[in-house]
Amino acid sequence: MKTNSESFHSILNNVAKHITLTAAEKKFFCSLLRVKKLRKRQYLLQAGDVSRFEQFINTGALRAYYLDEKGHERIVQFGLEGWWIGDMASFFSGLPATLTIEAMEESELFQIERNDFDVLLDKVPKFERFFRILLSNAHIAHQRRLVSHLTGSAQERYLELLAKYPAFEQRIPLRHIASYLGVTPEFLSRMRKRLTKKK
Amino acid sequence: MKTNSESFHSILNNVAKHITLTAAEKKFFCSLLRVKKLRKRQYLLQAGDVSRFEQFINTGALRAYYLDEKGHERIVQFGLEGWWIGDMASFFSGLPATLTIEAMEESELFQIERNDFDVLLDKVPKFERFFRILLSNAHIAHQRRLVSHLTGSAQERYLELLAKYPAFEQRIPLRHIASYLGVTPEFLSRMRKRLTKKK
DNA sequence: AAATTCCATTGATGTAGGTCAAGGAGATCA
DNA sequence: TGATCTCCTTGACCTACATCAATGGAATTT
Repeated sequence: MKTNSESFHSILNNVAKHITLTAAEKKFFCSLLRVKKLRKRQYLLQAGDVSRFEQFINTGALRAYYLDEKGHERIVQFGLEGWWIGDMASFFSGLPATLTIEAMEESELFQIERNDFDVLLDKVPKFERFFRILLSNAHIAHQRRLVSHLTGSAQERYLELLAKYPAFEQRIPLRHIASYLGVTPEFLSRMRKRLTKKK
Repeated sequence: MKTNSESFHSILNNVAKHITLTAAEKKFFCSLLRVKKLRKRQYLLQAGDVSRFEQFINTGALRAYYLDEKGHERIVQFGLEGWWIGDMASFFSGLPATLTIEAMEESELFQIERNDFDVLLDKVPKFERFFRILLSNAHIAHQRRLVSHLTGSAQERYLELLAKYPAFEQRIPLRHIASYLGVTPEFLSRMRKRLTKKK
């Protein structure tokens, strides 16, 4: 665990988006965090294990996916610097996780453990609000994504994704983007070709 | 507002699934509820309005949907007796709702108003836990549904839906089920034909 | 009871996206 | 240095699902 306060800059900024903390509260919050480093391809969480942590991504890139019956990965979320990632269901319920989370690049995370989380909410109730907003945002994001699957074509979804996160195109391998969009790598490859031709 | 305690039986049962209340707390909780009756086709909430209530369905059936750019309805949730329904995002944030919610049958709901909701959480903190579980369950349900769109065929999704909620087949009109599944009514009609033939 | 509207069904045809198989370019390793 | 592996691309063919148009029955209005 680091004590260098500078390193928590990013997570404090993130929290400050929704609630305002005193200096003492910031210090307390940071004291509950632990730093976790992951190598490329390393698991943060495997389906079946209980997720004891929620985490904030300081640097790096991760992906969270389900495995379907045929063993295919279905990516439900990417995570980059400044995002929270975890299996909230498992974290809150204590039941085994259904998601697997894996680093796509070398990454550095800040983790908060389940017990410390309860302590935090107890001592600084503002965090109730913070995490409810986080959960509610995640909920809305899923709802929107579901609708874009009900409504639009794969190409529309791909363009939406690129518009929202232009960095993805360079940074995230094709097959992972395909899995996120719900198409085969072959089809995404063709789509890209079609799109570059049109220019 | 009703005071007949018998009528709140269903919602108290629902709450009891996750937290245990004293008699006094039950009474207090019920005192914050108001009864809302809806005719068939009546709106509970229209996109653009702020959702001031969350609601529990005592009797009846509702549907919650987005309108896409072309004006098509995309159903994201059904609600039957014993379920909660609302636009949580709008309820918590105070921003305009993105969902429209409409009664498919004559329905009776119990509503809790946003201010009363805060009072409730303040006086009976157990409800923090209750609503976090609710939100987290909704989140998981959406995640699963998203995955079933990424993974499976419309027929698989239809069969899953029927397996989970056999009542839907008789009770909910074909075009609404089609919208929920993300297919055209024509295609769902053909699917049903195919499925009945197979028997 | 007729008129009107809404809705499920069916047919004909078109298209987005899947599957399978092969080849090639970059990494990683011996 | 070549050998193996992983990943992207491309081609040929197939299928799930959409679109459009027509029909008839059920429900709602007059």
